[in-house]
Amino acid sequence: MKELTERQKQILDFIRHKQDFDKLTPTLREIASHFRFSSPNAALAHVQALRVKGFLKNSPGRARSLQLVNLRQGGRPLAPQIVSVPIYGAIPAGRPMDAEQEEEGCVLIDVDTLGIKPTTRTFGLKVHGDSMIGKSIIDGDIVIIEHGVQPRSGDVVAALIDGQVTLKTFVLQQGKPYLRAENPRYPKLIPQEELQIQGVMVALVRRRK
Amino acid sequence: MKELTERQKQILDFIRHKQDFDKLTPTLREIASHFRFSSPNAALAHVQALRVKGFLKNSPGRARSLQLVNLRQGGRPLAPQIVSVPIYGAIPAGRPMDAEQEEEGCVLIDVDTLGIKPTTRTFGLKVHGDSMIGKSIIDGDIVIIEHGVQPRSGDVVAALIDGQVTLKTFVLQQGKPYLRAENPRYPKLIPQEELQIQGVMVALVRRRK
DNA sequence: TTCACTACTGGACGTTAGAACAGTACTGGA
DNA sequence: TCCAGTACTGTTCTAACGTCCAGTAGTGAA
Repeated sequence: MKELTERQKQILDFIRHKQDFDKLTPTLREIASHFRFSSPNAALAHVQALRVKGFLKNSPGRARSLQLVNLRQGGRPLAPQIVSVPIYGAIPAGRPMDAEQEEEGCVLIDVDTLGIKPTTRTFGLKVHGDSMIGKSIIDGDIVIIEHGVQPRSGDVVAALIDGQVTLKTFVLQQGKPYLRAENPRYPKLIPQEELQIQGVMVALVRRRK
Repeated sequence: MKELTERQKQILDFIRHKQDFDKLTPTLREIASHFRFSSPNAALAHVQALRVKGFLKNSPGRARSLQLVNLRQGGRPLAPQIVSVPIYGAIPAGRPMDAEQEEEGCVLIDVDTLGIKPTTRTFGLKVHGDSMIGKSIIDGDIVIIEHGVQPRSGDVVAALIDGQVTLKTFVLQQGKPYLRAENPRYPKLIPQEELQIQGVMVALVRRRK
């Protein structure tokens, strides 16, 4: 990690302060105005430098999309981090973050328990049926799914089959990926062809009935 | 404070989720695309409704300026309440809230998910062994136990047997209380005499190994 | 039947905002 | 003297974004 110049530190502090205080990432023009630059390009140059040096992230073209990159090495945030995870009863098709007609509420849980990075796309899936009884996952359980993670053999994954999301165990058999239901009443092995894996199970929450 | 419609709750949850995970307030178009609206105006209408009802704030004309308003009515937060639940690996003897040498950390979870009153004495118990496999509770699970609640037949309870806490199913047979293990390899029925019931299971949390 | 409310579609407008290009100026080192 | 790096000015282009207007449709109460 490269060192920052004095000016770049000031810019970074200003962004941090604005995010804490206003809960709103400043625009380049707001940065410029604060530092009495007369051109947004001056702010842009600094932001770009901070990006190159790894202190900032952003989504190109997006308004107010600057994000601080947490560089804490070994250090843990003092306050435990809570994230709200939306729960879906079913995901009809497409990417998991679309088509939220079935949204059923929200679980709030700490990042430590989930064991995920807070930037990850994560959602909860309400389990219907007993196809995963062999993994001790039962009807009504809420399975926390992390999207965009490469599953390892034996992981429980949410997979899209016939426009319906179901839970299956991901297995590698002689290097080939298969999906397995954990119930003798279901087909044992499904070749993972044309099947879209929505995510990997990272946690499970069960409420009393 | 007015009630929210189902749809408005979903929108609010989505904004909350996006802010937690992406640290970035979604734009109207992002909300619209998420819910498969074809017009940003649909999202705007909901956001305006949420504004009128006092759940959201924003700065007019500013990009990504939506802010959640934390509502408190008479001291009680309407926003979901988080409780931190201590986890014990074992409870050697006596009352469950004593002798905390075995504390193994903490789960933070919202009261809504637990379905309990926040005033209740609640603790987590790390499950050892497979005596409750029949109830889909496996080794390593964290069982959330509510103390001081009268168990109903069929409830999973934490009971003190020989100075060790184990999970059992509480059953009433002809009016008599018994404890049952949910694994054929364990004794089926234990008369509940001199056995101290520590609490009733209200929820379960499982982390990925 | 009318009316209010919710939940959208579709299009348009003007502002906000990121990004790029072309410069100027200072500094410090080779 | 040249050159790279930092720190800007000034302008412009285009996309992103909030907001508005005009509709449509369903529902449930008066």
